[in-house]
Amino acid sequence: MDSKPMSDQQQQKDLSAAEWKVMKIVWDLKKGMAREIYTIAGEERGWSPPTVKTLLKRLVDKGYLKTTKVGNGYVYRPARSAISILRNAANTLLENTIESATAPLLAHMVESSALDEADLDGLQRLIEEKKKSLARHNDGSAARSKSPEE
Amino acid sequence: MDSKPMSDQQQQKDLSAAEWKVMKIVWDLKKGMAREIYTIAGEERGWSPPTVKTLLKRLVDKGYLKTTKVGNGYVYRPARSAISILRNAANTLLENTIESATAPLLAHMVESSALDEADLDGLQRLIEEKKKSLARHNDGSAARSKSPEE
DNA sequence: ACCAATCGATTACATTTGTAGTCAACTCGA
DNA sequence: TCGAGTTGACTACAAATGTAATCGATTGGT
Repeated sequence: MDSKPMSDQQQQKDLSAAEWKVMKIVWDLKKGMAREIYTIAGEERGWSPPTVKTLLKRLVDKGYLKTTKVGNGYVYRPARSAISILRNAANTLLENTIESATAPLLAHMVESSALDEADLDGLQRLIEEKKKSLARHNDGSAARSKSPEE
Repeated sequence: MDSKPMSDQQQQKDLSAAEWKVMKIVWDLKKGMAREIYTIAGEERGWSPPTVKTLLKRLVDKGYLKTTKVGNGYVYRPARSAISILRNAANTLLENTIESATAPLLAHMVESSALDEADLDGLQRLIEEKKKSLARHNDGSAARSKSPEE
Protein backbone atom coordinates (compact mmCIF):
# COMPACT_ATOMS: atom_id res chain seq x y z
CA MET A 1 0.00 0.00 0.00
CA ASP A 2 2.29 2.68 1.12
CA SER A 3 4.79 3.11 -1.62
CA LYS A 4 7.10 5.35 0.27
CA PRO A 5 9.82 6.77 -1.89
CA MET A 6 11.88 6.11 1.18
CA SER A 7 15.06 4.88 -0.43
CA ASP A 8 16.47 1.81 1.16
CA GLN A 9 19.76 3.31 0.33
CA GLN A 10 21.52 2.32 3.49
CA GLN A 11 20.44 4.16 6.58
CA GLN A 12 17.14 2.57 7.38
CA LYS A 13 15.78 1.67 10.76
CA ASP A 14 18.40 0.53 13.21
CA LEU A 15 18.65 -2.98 14.50
CA SER A 16 17.40 -3.65 17.98
CA ALA A 17 19.44 -5.74 20.38
CA ALA A 18 17.44 -8.88 19.70
CA GLU A 19 17.56 -8.31 15.98
CA TRP A 20 21.34 -8.09 16.09
CA LYS A 21 21.53 -11.53 17.60
CA VAL A 22 19.47 -13.00 14.82
CA MET A 23 21.46 -11.14 12.20
CA LYS A 24 24.64 -12.49 13.62
CA ILE A 25 23.36 -16.02 13.29
CA VAL A 26 22.41 -15.45 9.70
CA TRP A 27 25.71 -13.78 8.91
CA ASP A 28 27.52 -16.73 10.37
CA LEU A 29 25.39 -19.21 8.46
CA LYS A 30 25.56 -17.16 5.30
CA LYS A 31 22.03 -18.34 4.68
CA GLY A 32 19.54 -20.55 6.38
CA MET A 33 15.98 -21.71 6.67
CA ALA A 34 13.81 -20.62 9.56
CA ARG A 35 14.32 -23.91 11.30
CA GLU A 36 18.09 -23.72 11.45
CA ILE A 37 17.99 -20.18 12.61
CA TYR A 38 15.49 -20.63 15.36
CA THR A 39 17.15 -23.80 16.50
CA ILE A 40 20.42 -21.97 16.99
CA ALA A 41 18.72 -18.97 18.52
CA GLY A 42 16.84 -21.26 20.82
CA GLU A 43 20.02 -22.87 22.06
CA GLU A 44 21.94 -19.67 22.34
CA ARG A 45 19.31 -17.48 23.84
CA GLY A 46 16.36 -19.58 24.85
CA TRP A 47 14.02 -17.96 22.41
CA SER A 48 10.98 -19.84 21.25
CA PRO A 49 10.54 -20.45 17.54
CA PRO A 50 7.67 -17.96 17.29
CA THR A 51 9.89 -15.29 18.78
CA VAL A 52 12.59 -15.89 16.24
CA LYS A 53 10.06 -15.94 13.46
CA THR A 54 8.80 -12.56 14.52
CA LEU A 55 12.33 -11.21 14.50
CA LEU A 56 13.00 -12.70 11.09
CA LYS A 57 9.90 -11.04 9.80
CA ARG A 58 10.91 -7.70 11.21
CA LEU A 59 14.37 -8.04 9.74
CA VAL A 60 12.91 -8.73 6.34
CA ASP A 61 10.63 -5.72 6.74
CA LYS A 62 13.51 -3.53 7.75
CA GLY A 63 15.47 -4.71 4.76
CA TYR A 64 18.27 -6.48 6.55
CA LEU A 65 17.30 -9.92 5.28
CA LYS A 66 16.12 -11.02 1.91
CA THR A 67 14.33 -14.22 1.16
CA THR A 68 14.04 -16.80 -1.54
CA LYS A 69 11.03 -19.03 -1.59
CA VAL A 70 11.95 -22.66 -1.12
CA GLY A 71 9.38 -25.33 -0.57
CA ASN A 72 7.04 -24.32 2.12
CA GLY A 73 9.12 -21.43 3.40
CA TYR A 74 12.04 -19.19 2.70
CA VAL A 75 15.75 -19.23 2.71
CA TYR A 76 16.88 -16.17 4.58
CA ARG A 77 20.10 -14.46 3.76
CA PRO A 78 21.66 -11.14 4.64
CA ALA A 79 20.64 -8.34 2.36
CA ARG A 80 23.76 -6.44 3.29
CA SER A 81 27.16 -7.45 4.50
CA ALA A 82 27.91 -7.64 8.16
CA ILE A 83 30.76 -5.24 7.85
CA SER A 84 28.63 -2.55 6.27
CA ILE A 85 26.11 -2.73 9.09
CA LEU A 86 28.83 -2.91 11.68
CA ARG A 87 30.46 0.15 10.28
CA ASN A 88 27.27 2.06 10.83
CA ALA A 89 27.06 0.87 14.38
CA ALA A 90 30.68 1.81 14.91
CA ASN A 91 30.02 5.27 13.55
CA THR A 92 27.20 5.72 15.98
CA LEU A 93 29.43 4.62 18.80
CA LEU A 94 32.09 7.09 17.73
CA GLU A 95 29.52 9.85 17.50
CA ASN A 96 28.61 9.18 21.08
CA THR A 97 32.21 9.25 22.15
CA ILE A 98 33.67 12.34 23.68
CA GLU A 99 36.94 13.36 22.14
CA SER A 100 39.07 12.42 25.08
CA ALA A 101 37.71 8.91 25.20
CA THR A 102 38.32 7.99 21.60
CA ALA A 103 41.83 6.67 22.00
CA PRO A 104 41.10 4.68 25.17
CA LEU A 105 38.05 3.26 23.50
CA LEU A 106 39.97 2.03 20.49
CA ALA A 107 42.67 0.69 22.73
CA HIS A 108 40.11 -1.26 24.67
CA MET A 109 38.64 -2.71 21.52
CA VAL A 110 41.96 -3.75 20.07
CA GLU A 111 42.91 -5.22 23.38
CA SER A 112 39.80 -7.28 23.80
CA SER A 113 39.55 -8.53 20.25
CA ALA A 114 40.94 -11.79 19.05
CA LEU A 115 43.18 -10.71 16.24
CA ASP A 116 45.75 -12.80 14.50
CA GLU A 117 49.13 -11.65 13.36
CA ALA A 118 47.95 -10.67 9.91
CA ASP A 119 45.20 -8.52 11.40
CA LEU A 120 47.65 -6.84 13.69
CA ASP A 121 50.03 -6.23 10.83
CA GLY A 122 47.22 -4.68 8.89
CA LEU A 123 46.34 -2.34 11.70
CA GLN A 124 49.95 -1.40 12.11
CA ARG A 125 50.24 -0.47 8.49
CA LEU A 126 47.07 1.55 8.75
CA ILE A 127 48.33 3.43 11.74
CA GLU A 128 51.65 4.03 10.08
CA GLU A 129 49.75 5.54 7.19
CA LYS A 130 47.81 7.80 9.48
CA LYS A 131 50.93 8.99 11.16
CA LYS A 132 52.51 9.84 7.86
CA SER A 133 49.43 11.67 6.76
CA LEU A 134 49.37 13.54 10.04
CA ALA A 135 52.99 14.51 9.71
CA ARG A 136 52.43 15.65 6.15
CA HIS A 137 49.59 17.94 7.10
CA ASN A 138 51.61 19.02 9.98
CA ASP A 139 54.66 20.28 8.15
CA GLY A 140 56.64 23.43 8.80
CA SER A 141 55.06 24.69 11.95
CA ALA A 142 55.07 23.61 15.57
CA ALA A 143 54.78 19.89 15.45
CA ARG A 144 55.48 19.39 19.06
CA SER A 145 52.95 18.48 21.64
CA LYS A 146 54.33 16.00 24.06
CA SER A 147 57.17 13.97 22.78
CA PRO A 148 60.32 15.69 23.90
CA GLU A 149 62.38 12.94 22.44
CA GLU A 150 65.07 15.19 21.15
CA MET B 1 16.40 -2.77 53.90
CA ASP B 2 19.87 -2.66 52.58
CA SER B 3 21.54 -2.03 49.30
CA LYS B 4 20.63 -4.17 46.37
CA PRO B 5 23.22 -6.80 45.72
CA MET B 6 23.14 -6.32 41.99
CA SER B 7 23.26 -2.59 41.83
CA ASP B 8 25.62 -0.37 39.95
CA GLN B 9 28.20 -3.00 39.45
CA GLN B 10 28.40 -2.09 35.81
CA GLN B 11 25.74 -3.71 33.72
CA GLN B 12 22.55 -1.85 34.44
CA LYS B 13 19.95 -0.87 31.89
CA ASP B 14 21.43 0.19 28.62
CA LEU B 15 21.26 3.68 27.30
CA SER B 16 18.81 4.38 24.54
CA ALA B 17 19.84 6.42 21.52
CA ALA B 18 18.31 9.61 22.88
CA GLU B 19 19.81 9.06 26.28
CA TRP B 20 23.27 8.74 24.78
CA LYS B 21 22.96 12.16 23.26
CA VAL B 22 22.13 13.69 26.59
CA MET B 23 24.91 11.80 28.33
CA LYS B 24 27.36 13.03 25.78
CA ILE B 25 26.38 16.60 26.52
CA VAL B 26 26.83 16.06 30.22
CA TRP B 27 30.15 14.30 29.77
CA ASP B 28 31.35 17.20 27.70
CA LEU B 29 30.14 19.74 30.22
CA LYS B 30 31.40 17.70 33.14
CA LYS B 31 28.40 18.98 34.99
CA GLY B 32 25.50 21.24 34.30
CA MET B 33 22.12 22.49 35.35
CA ALA B 34 18.99 21.47 33.49
CA ARG B 35 18.91 24.73 31.65
CA GLU B 36 22.33 24.44 30.11
CA ILE B 37 21.73 20.91 29.11
CA TYR B 38 18.40 21.41 27.46
CA THR B 39 19.59 24.53 25.75
CA ILE B 40 22.39 22.62 24.10
CA ALA B 41 20.19 19.66 23.36
CA GLY B 42 17.64 21.99 21.88
CA GLU B 43 20.18 23.52 19.55
CA GLU B 44 21.79 20.25 18.59
CA ARG B 45 18.75 18.12 18.18
CA GLY B 46 15.68 20.28 18.31
CA TRP B 47 14.37 18.76 21.48
CA SER B 48 12.02 20.74 23.66
CA PRO B 49 13.00 21.38 27.27
CA PRO B 50 10.38 18.96 28.60
CA THR B 51 11.81 16.23 26.43
CA VAL B 52 15.27 16.76 27.76
CA LYS B 53 13.97 16.89 31.29
CA THR B 54 12.35 13.52 30.81
CA LEU B 55 15.59 12.12 29.52
CA LEU B 56 17.51 13.58 32.43
CA LYS B 57 15.06 12.00 34.82
CA ARG B 58 15.42 8.63 33.19
CA LEU B 59 19.18 8.88 33.25
CA VAL B 60 19.10 9.62 36.95
CA ASP B 61 16.77 6.68 37.48
CA LYS B 62 19.02 4.40 35.49
CA GLY B 63 21.97 5.51 37.52
CA TYR B 64 23.94 7.22 34.80
CA LEU B 65 23.59 10.68 36.29
CA LYS B 66 23.76 11.82 39.83
CA THR B 67 22.46 15.08 41.16
CA THR B 68 23.23 17.67 43.73
CA LYS B 69 20.53 19.99 44.87
CA VAL B 70 21.31 23.59 44.06
CA GLY B 71 18.80 26.36 44.43
CA ASN B 72 15.59 25.44 42.82
CA GLY B 73 16.97 22.46 40.93
CA TYR B 74 19.88 20.12 40.51
CA VAL B 75 23.32 20.05 39.13
CA TYR B 76 23.61 16.96 37.02
CA ARG B 77 26.83 15.14 36.60
CA PRO B 78 27.90 11.77 35.24
CA ALA B 79 27.75 8.99 37.78
CA ARG B 80 30.26 7.02 35.79
CA SER B 81 32.98 7.92 33.39
CA ALA B 82 32.30 8.08 29.70
CA ILE B 83 35.00 5.59 28.96
CA SER B 84 33.53 2.97 31.22
CA ILE B 85 30.15 3.23 29.57
CA LEU B 86 31.71 3.32 26.15
CA ARG B 87 33.64 0.20 26.86
CA ASN B 88 30.42 -1.62 27.54
CA ALA B 89 28.94 -0.39 24.32
CA ALA B 90 32.08 -1.46 22.50
CA ASN B 91 31.87 -4.90 24.01
CA THR B 92 28.33 -5.25 22.80
CA LEU B 93 29.40 -4.19 19.36
CA LEU B 94 32.18 -6.75 19.37
CA GLU B 95 29.80 -9.44 20.55
CA ASN B 96 27.65 -8.73 17.57
CA THR B 97 30.59 -8.88 15.23
CA ILE B 98 31.29 -12.01 13.27
CA GLU B 99 34.84 -13.16 13.51
CA SER B 100 35.78 -12.25 9.99
CA ALA B 101 34.56 -8.70 10.38
CA THR B 102 36.49 -7.82 13.50
CA ALA B 103 39.64 -6.63 11.83
CA PRO B 104 37.89 -4.60 9.13
CA LEU B 105 35.71 -3.09 11.81
CA LEU B 106 38.64 -1.96 13.89
CA ALA B 107 40.38 -0.71 10.80
CA HIS B 108 37.36 1.36 9.94
CA MET B 109 37.20 2.84 13.39
CA VAL B 110 40.85 3.73 13.52
CA GLU B 111 40.58 5.18 10.07
CA SER B 112 37.61 7.37 10.80
CA SER B 113 38.73 8.61 14.19
CA ALA B 114 40.60 11.80 14.75
CA LEU B 115 43.66 10.61 16.58
CA ASP B 116 46.79 12.57 17.23
CA GLU B 117 50.29 11.28 17.08
CA ALA B 118 50.41 10.34 20.72
CA ASP B 119 47.22 8.32 20.37
CA LEU B 120 48.61 6.55 17.35
CA ASP B 121 51.83 5.81 19.15
CA GLY B 122 49.88 4.35 22.00
CA LEU B 123 47.94 2.08 19.72
CA GLN B 124 51.12 1.00 18.03
CA ARG B 125 52.66 0.02 21.29
CA LEU B 126 49.56 -1.87 22.24
CA ILE B 127 49.54 -3.77 18.98
CA GLU B 128 53.19 -4.53 19.33
CA GLU B 129 52.42 -5.99 22.72
CA LYS B 130 49.68 -8.14 21.32
CA LYS B 131 51.93 -9.46 18.63
CA LYS B 132 54.55 -10.42 21.13
CA SER B 133 52.01 -12.14 23.29
CA LEU B 134 50.65 -13.95 20.26
CA ALA B 135 54.09 -15.14 19.28
CA ARG B 136 54.75 -16.33 22.79
CA HIS B 137 51.60 -18.41 22.94
CA ASN B 138 52.32 -19.61 19.52
CA ASP B 139 55.50 -21.59 20.05
CA GLY B 140 56.16 -25.14 18.94
CA SER B 141 54.77 -25.15 15.46
CA ALA B 142 55.22 -22.81 12.57
CA ALA B 143 55.86 -19.80 14.71
CA ARG B 144 58.35 -18.11 12.56
CA SER B 145 57.96 -14.62 11.38
CA LYS B 146 60.69 -12.23 12.29
CA SER B 147 61.65 -11.73 15.87
CA PRO B 148 62.58 -14.99 17.50
CA GLU B 149 63.26 -13.55 20.90
CA GLU B 150 64.31 -16.83 22.30
C1' DA C 1 7.00 40.41 50.80
C1' DC C 2 5.42 39.34 46.20
C1' DC C 3 5.52 37.73 41.58
C1' DA C 4 7.26 36.03 37.34
C1' DA C 5 10.39 32.50 35.89
C1' DT C 6 11.98 28.01 36.38
C1' DC C 7 12.42 23.47 38.20
C1' DG C 8 11.28 18.75 38.82
C1' DA C 9 7.40 15.54 39.18
C1' DT C 10 3.66 13.61 37.09
C1' DT C 11 0.96 12.36 33.30
C1' DA C 12 0.20 11.39 28.36
C1' DC C 13 0.44 8.88 24.39
C1' DA C 14 2.10 6.81 19.99
C1' DT C 15 5.69 3.72 18.42
C1' DT C 16 9.08 0.17 18.90
C1' DT C 17 10.71 -3.82 20.99
C1' DG C 18 10.66 -8.33 23.40
C1' DT C 19 8.35 -12.32 23.62
C1' DA C 20 5.02 -15.51 22.22
C1' DG C 21 0.28 -17.81 20.81
C1' DT C 22 -2.87 -19.21 16.94
C1' DC C 23 -3.88 -20.76 12.60
C1' DA C 24 -4.60 -21.51 7.57
C1' DA C 25 -1.79 -23.17 3.90
C1' DC C 26 1.51 -25.95 2.11
C1' DT C 27 4.69 -29.88 1.61
C1' DC C 28 6.70 -34.21 1.96
C1' DG C 29 6.95 -38.94 3.16
C1' DA C 30 4.37 -43.24 3.24
C1' DT D 1 -3.40 -39.72 -1.83
C1' DC D 2 -3.55 -38.36 2.90
C1' DG D 3 -2.25 -36.83 7.04
C1' DA D 4 1.44 -35.06 10.16
C1' DG D 5 4.50 -31.56 10.55
C1' DT D 6 6.33 -27.10 9.28
C1' DT D 7 5.93 -22.35 7.65
C1' DG D 8 4.85 -17.64 7.55
C1' DA D 9 0.99 -14.36 8.60
C1' DC D 10 -1.54 -12.36 11.92
C1' DT D 11 -2.60 -11.26 16.58
C1' DA D 12 -1.43 -10.11 21.38
C1' DC D 13 0.31 -7.53 24.89
C1' DA D 14 3.54 -5.57 28.37
C1' DA D 15 7.66 -2.78 28.71
C1' DA D 16 10.75 0.62 26.85
C1' DT D 17 11.39 4.69 24.21
C1' DG D 18 10.61 9.21 21.95
C1' DT D 19 8.43 13.22 22.54
C1' DA D 20 5.98 16.53 25.09
C1' DA D 21 2.20 19.08 28.10
C1' DT D 22 0.72 20.39 32.71
C1' DC D 23 1.34 21.88 37.18
C1' DG D 24 2.53 22.70 42.07
C1' DA D 25 6.61 24.18 44.51
C1' DT D 26 10.48 27.09 44.85
C1' DT D 27 13.39 30.95 44.02
C1' DG D 28 15.62 35.07 42.85
C1' DG D 29 14.88 39.77 41.95
C1' DT D 30 12.84 44.07 43.37
